[in-house]
Amino acid sequence: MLISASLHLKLKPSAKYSICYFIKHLNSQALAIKNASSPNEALQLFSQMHRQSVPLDSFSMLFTLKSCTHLQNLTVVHHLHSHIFKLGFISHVYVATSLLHAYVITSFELACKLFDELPDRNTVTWNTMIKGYSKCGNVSKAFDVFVQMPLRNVASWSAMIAAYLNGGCLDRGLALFREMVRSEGLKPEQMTIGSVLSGCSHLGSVGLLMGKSVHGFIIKNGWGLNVEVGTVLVDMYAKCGLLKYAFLVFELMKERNVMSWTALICGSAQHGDSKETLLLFEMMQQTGVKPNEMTFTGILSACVHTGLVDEGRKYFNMIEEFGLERRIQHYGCMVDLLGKAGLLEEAYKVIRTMEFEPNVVIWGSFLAACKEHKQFEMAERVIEQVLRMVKPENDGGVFTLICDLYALNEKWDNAERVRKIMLNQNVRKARGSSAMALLRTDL
DNA sequence: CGGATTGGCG
Repeated sequence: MLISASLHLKLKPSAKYSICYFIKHLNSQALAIKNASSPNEALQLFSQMHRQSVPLDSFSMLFTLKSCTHLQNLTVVHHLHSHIFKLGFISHVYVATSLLHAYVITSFELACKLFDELPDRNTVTWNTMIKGYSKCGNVSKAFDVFVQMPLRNVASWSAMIAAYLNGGCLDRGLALFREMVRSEGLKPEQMTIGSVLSGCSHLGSVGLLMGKSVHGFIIKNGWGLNVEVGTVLVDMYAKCGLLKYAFLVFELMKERNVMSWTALICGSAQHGDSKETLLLFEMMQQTGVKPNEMTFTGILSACVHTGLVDEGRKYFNMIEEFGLERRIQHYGCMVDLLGKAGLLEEAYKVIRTMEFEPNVVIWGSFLAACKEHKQFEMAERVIEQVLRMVKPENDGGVFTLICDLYALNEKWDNAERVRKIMLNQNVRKARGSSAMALLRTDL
């Protein structure tokens, strides 16, 4: 209905400036963007508004930004930034924070630059920066922000604790958690427990020790096992490889939502038991819980694990049948699945037809499959394009892969060229994140 | 008429 209203507008430009139409149009457009079924649809509505010279309000801007964040496309962010700047929305804290978040996702360097230039910031803005530094592993900078910010809320503490845990500073993370509990006025909410436990999830056996102590903390404080806390516990135990405990906590929970089921599904997928994963998916639906995007990431990765190509295709199509958005991770799984099965042409087609810009992960698994199946011609279609987007200091693995592919096909000049880029930049393969090694650097 | 920012997944 809303869209038809705007189409109607297109047909009758004479009516465009009548006051009644103007107001109705303005409001309905913002809502239409909010309800858009995909980021591209939101963008289309946005540019339609712009083309028709409809004044953009902060809501249209916010909804567009929010919907495009998943695209992880720097060009789109730049485009929206220029609109925001021209319209003076850069001083609108909500809009500015949303834009900052979009930059944190795509290019943290530019996010820092924007943050310095912002005329107005609130707690959420500062929190976004803590998250950003945490994401790129700069714990001390994250702490600088945490100290510097004028006002801290529960989310700020959670973000900082998570930054410590993700950076491997376990004892400082735990100390901050205790300090937060002790300090007046701030009770850890689900979110804090959530970030503490999800931090533990990434740290393997050492994280498990800490996760258990937080679990004990929850029991000691008599907080009980509600859905939220139960779910993060299930997730933590599953990610740390203690699937037995994950099932145990899951059994104890009185109420279970999509997230609880999804944690278990992803855990068992990661564990390599695809039969059980798919069974859990059936059970979940039988209890009337509908899957979300992340559930499908788990299901698809289980298919990748066991090489279930037909099932993978089936579940991939199911995403839209459930009215869900396809995420870049879903495409990543499909490329991985098809590539490993040697169906490189189909994998290539998936990459070319998706609405996302392919990222390094996608190209990496495509090239790895090319190497595995000795399909050099297929690899050569994309290698130069990939070389242009990877950074030697971050994507050492992809460089090695490309070098191997050239060598495999006896293109020695090219292999040598890639090897030289790597040598000049002192490429190391991605830093191993053994929890023990991280702990040692901290002590 | 009102509608809103960070937080989860490799």
